Amino acid sequence: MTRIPAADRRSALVRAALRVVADRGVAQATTRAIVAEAGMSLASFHYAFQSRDELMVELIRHVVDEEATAVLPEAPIEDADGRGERESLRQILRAGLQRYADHVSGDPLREKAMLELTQYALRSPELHHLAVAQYERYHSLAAEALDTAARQSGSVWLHPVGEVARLLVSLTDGLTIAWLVDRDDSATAKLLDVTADSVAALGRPA
Amino acid sequence: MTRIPAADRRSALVRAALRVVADRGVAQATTRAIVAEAGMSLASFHYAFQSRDELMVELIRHVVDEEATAVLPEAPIEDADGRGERESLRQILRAGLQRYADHVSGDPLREKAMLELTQYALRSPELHHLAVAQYERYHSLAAEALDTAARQSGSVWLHPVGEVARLLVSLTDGLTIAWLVDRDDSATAKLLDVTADSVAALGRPA
DNA sequence: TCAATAGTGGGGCAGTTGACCCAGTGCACA
DNA sequence: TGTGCACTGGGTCAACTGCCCCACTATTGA
Repeated sequence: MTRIPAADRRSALVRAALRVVADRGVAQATTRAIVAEAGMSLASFHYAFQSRDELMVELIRHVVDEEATAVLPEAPIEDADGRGERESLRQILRAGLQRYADHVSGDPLREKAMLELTQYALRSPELHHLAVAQYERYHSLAAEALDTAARQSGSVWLHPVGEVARLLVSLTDGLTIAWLVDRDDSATAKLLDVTADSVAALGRPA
Repeated sequence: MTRIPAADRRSALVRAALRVVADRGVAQATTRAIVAEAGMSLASFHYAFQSRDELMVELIRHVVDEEATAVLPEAPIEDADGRGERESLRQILRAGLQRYADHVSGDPLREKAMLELTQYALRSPELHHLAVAQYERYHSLAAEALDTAARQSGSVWLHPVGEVARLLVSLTDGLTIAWLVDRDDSATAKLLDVTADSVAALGRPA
């Protein structure tokens, strides 16, 4: 009988739930499945959480937080003094897209889980705002990355960066789904090339 | 006791199931809910279908077929003799994107259902190939539309049209999700502008 | 006209689900 | 050291799920 503070159990259960959702899907993420994954008893679950729904809220919050930090830190490091080689906007975009694609293919199940959780949130009035917050964060992250890319390449965007950001997020979402469906790596690689071209066309040298 | 041939019941059940999935989600599409929606008894369900899974297969097949015919017929009619006004590639793309966006906002629940069903298929080994077929069809539909757009505007694509098609499908998928999440019509309108610009940049006058 | 058959309906079954209860147990703090 | 309480485990519950059974009935076609 290992005694664990309720707060610790909460986070352990959230992590276990994420594994279950990734491996088997939201529908199979029953309290029992989660509890088994975490190696706990059912009672511990309901001691830590009032209900399964409460866990789901926490789970979505958790993945949103993680996703935000997962892609961002790998963003290109900006030259402090600007004396380094200047990459073209297209090159920077292409590299960023590659990082994202690697992130996805590095853990496909996680990405599948993210999409499922978004859909799940979209079905529940109480959770909908979490999905909205998730996408607001995506958009601002993308805007930030695009700002950096423009600065690094000495370019300016021909549209408000927020609009380009929405384009970028839509693109990454879409290519994620397409890849999850057909796992066509070579098609995706070419898609990244095309994407970099088309997005880069939205900027011009300053 | 209205007697209905099993084949008719099958399609009635499939249509009822689609309504239930759209309104309440895949998880709530229980045999009882579907049967209630169709106004039948539970026994009729299992007379028409061996199992719920069999219905889901049929349902996915059905929506894939429908989706294909839903967007295509609205595609721009090509000038038979080519003497008409030539629209720019960008204009044609923008108009096509608008049609798609209208299609989505015209029936948001349907689109949500499509996405959920794709995810559902992605979770089942037996259904996965249906999702693959679905996206193959999307891609070829997009390629066809892009070909037409290029011809109509007297342009050529700088990349193989299949690659641009994958970009277009990714884009539409992504913007659908974003809109389903935040329902931001003005952001979407601007996104369509930006998208048309960036995709049009992948073509040049022939 | 009358059997064979396609289709119907209600009741029921076993398995799974989320949630709960409560007697017990180890830990922290006095 | 002891006492209060956070925490545990196992058993239980009602609701819901997909599926099945079987007596019954309308329809068909010989």
